[in-house]
Amino acid sequence: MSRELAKTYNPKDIEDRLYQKWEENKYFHAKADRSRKPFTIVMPPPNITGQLHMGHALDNTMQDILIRYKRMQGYNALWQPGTDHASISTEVKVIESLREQGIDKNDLGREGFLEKVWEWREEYGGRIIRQLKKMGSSADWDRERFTMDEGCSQAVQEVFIKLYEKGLIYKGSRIVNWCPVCKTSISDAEVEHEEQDGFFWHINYPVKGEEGRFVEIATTRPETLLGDTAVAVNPEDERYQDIIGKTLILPLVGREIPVVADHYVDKEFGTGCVKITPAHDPNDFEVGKRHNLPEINILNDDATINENGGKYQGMDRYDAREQMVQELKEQGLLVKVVPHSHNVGTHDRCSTTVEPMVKQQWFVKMDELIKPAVEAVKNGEIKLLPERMDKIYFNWTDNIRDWCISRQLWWGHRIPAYYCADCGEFVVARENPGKCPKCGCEHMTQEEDTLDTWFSSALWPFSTLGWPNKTEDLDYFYPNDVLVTGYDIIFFWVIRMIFSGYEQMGEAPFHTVLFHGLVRDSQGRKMSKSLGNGIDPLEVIDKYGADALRLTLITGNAPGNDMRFYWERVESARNFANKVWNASRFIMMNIVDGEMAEPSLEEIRTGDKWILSKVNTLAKDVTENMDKFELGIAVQKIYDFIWDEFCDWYIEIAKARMLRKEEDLESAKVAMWTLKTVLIQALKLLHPYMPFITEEIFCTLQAKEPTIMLSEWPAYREEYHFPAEEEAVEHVKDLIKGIRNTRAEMNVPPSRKAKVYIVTEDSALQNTFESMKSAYRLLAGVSEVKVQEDKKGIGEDAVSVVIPGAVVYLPLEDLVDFEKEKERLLKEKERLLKELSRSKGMLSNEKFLSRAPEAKVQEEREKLVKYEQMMAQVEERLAQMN
RNA sequence: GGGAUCUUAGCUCAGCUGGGAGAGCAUCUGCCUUACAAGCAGAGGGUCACAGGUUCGAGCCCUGUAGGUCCCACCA
Repeated sequence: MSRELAKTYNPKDIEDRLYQKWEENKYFHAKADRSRKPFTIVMPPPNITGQLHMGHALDNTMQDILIRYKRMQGYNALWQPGTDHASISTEVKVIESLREQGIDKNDLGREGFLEKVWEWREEYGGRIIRQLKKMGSSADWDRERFTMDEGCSQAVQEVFIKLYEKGLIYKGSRIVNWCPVCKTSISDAEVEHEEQDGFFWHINYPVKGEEGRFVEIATTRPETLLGDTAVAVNPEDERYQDIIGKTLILPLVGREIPVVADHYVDKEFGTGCVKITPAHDPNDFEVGKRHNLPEINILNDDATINENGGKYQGMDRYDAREQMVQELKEQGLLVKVVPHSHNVGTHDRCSTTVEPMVKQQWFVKMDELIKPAVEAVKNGEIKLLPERMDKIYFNWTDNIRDWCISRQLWWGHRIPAYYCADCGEFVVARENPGKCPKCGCEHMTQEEDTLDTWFSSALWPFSTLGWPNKTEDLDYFYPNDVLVTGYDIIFFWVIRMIFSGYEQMGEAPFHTVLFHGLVRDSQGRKMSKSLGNGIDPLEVIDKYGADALRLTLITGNAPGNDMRFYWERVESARNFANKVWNASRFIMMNIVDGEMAEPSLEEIRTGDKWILSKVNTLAKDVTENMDKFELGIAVQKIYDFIWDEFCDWYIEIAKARMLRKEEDLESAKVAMWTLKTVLIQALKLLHPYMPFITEEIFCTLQAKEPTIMLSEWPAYREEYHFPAEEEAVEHVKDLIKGIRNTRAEMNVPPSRKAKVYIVTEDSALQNTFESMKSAYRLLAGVSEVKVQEDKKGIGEDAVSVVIPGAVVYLPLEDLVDFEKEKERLLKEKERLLKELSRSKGMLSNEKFLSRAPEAKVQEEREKLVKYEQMMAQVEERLAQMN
């Protein structure tokens, strides 16, 4: 009836083929449908410069698991994919590649350069998408979007104009972070602070008209002296009361600057006197505003000294520093140089030290916009997982500053503002107004600057669904449900999506954000190109398969924590896949009767009921865990069930019955039905995690359904809950383990089958042990079993194994080593003694009896009875031996 | 300076709302038992960083200490 599974599990033989099948059948495609409930995840758009790395692999595995799970549960599941233009990264990459060809960006001009970038995107933009498909990602590729496609660009323009008209976007001369290498402003979020060893240069500024009197300042950036327009002291600092309001002569420059009093100055730090450089320091900028100080910009865009730097003009900032310090020293104005480590801001893309500079830039006013975003997380409308992310979130929102959104780059959304070349007037409009509204001339040109790349990604949850147009998709799929991303872009992206969602759509973009950590190398270091320690997910897939990679990434890690990558772990994940594969092969080899009807409850045996009950509970637990986004815990349970319970126990029990087909055909048939039924349940539960192997097996195993990915998620069924049978099989397992242990300790060769007597007065247990007799031979190397209520016919020299509720005797005659046997029993006695004292201790504690829950107390009482029974058996046996 | 997080078996890590310490890998022993040696059966190995506290009961909750990692922050 069905095809056969290949003899060995080889992911390469199945993965690409199955993915192609899924795509051809449009299984990933979601269409708005009012009769069904939607479930939406928007994919964090990978950069078009990107190459799949472990972070993407983890991120997309998690999303795919959730999407596949919800899809199987019957949701209309949309996973919206796309790519990001990544303005600065892409621009830098293209500039580099052009440079290799000997071409300079500026020679091409704006249009020419952009043409090259679009060519780049054509070539590389789809690469990462192809790689994501290798992971098994079931995103709706028919809906693939790009942050600079027509729709997204329209959304960007619309949002910009709306915010501008509301007064939430403004243009202003403000201090911004400037990257001298990329030659653009960057936002606060893009600045990384790193501790660097530097110096504190103490410099004397002469007081005007008072020969020999100086004010000593300390600075870490002496070259900014060129832009000083004041020195500040704390108004309450007794030391400097008399110089407030006096004039100083700026060394090397000769400019006269005032001494001002400002509370910003910390009396305790440095000399208590601070040089004020409003154009190149954010604090000084504020001080300057308060005291009406001039702003003197001393730097060119590449951080060389500009014309305001006098004779230092043209020098690099660090060369100028060196020379100025030397000259100050020569003039006797350098008091001392003290080593001092301080934080330096660097650009996260290129690691260049940023220079704060006063520039005309565009900003988004944040104080009002952020409010609903703060409220949403506070009141639980949006849940961040793990919860500790709340603090990181609020830490940022509480200290939020206006967002600098303009970039001096070409690749990106050009700001929709138009300037009059004649009078300087500007307007923000959807298109060039042609005429200047002020002077009436026709010399209007568009703003050269483009927008921060995150401006467009902030709109991603709704721009991808058609906004600003009122589309059916938007109406149906928005808000999204879950966002999955790394905690490293909480500020860049998550917060901005949230406030954008509220501002533009009036509601949250999603209700849950699931954060994951970083994938690190085996030594815990970040994977990076410069270290060369990155592991290519494609190489992992090539060697072990996508399923193994997915399982590796999702297990052995608490939510939101970083994880280390080990090849050994991939190998063990692959081994699990192999286990599933072989178990399935075994089952298929035995099923020859075609489709089997479901047996009646009376026909189903104890062992069958046990595993059916187990898989039933598993379905319930896994569903609960997945609903709580505990993906790692869920798959661990599936793994344990399949390997330990199903393969190591049930299949062996069933195997025994199938080997006795001639004697008991009915039993064999029910076992086969159970094997198939349980396997299918397990495969379904596993499918979101390991989509390829489960699909291949499912489709080979049955012909009714064309794919597992649209099959029904297993639900808990009350009629398949069998607590009595579960307990019975636990007894059988205890029995078998007891025999195995004893045999191993007695060095009984596996080839030697033993006869076994099971002695118990409990008639229910007798029935259990009787009914599962067939399993013992295979599972414990037993040749013959006798279940009886007393020790009749058992020789004194038989080895005994005490298990809960029964004693098992193995007459091993010649093999018995009495010393060893005694030793074993004494060890067992010791163990029981410990258990008894613990149990008795608890039960004699009145407080435990009165305060612990009744069920707990009862449980403990039962344990005590059990242990006492076992103890009596062990002691009886020991007495016999003496 | 503020905050987060980690410290559990030789290694890497789980341990969900407090109720008898787990997994994978590694080590040791015995098995090619006709699904699987990418496997099977067994074994050894942990005062859960340290010190207090709360509780009938703490790996889990609280306080403090030590060490590691990370984030945020305008002390010139």
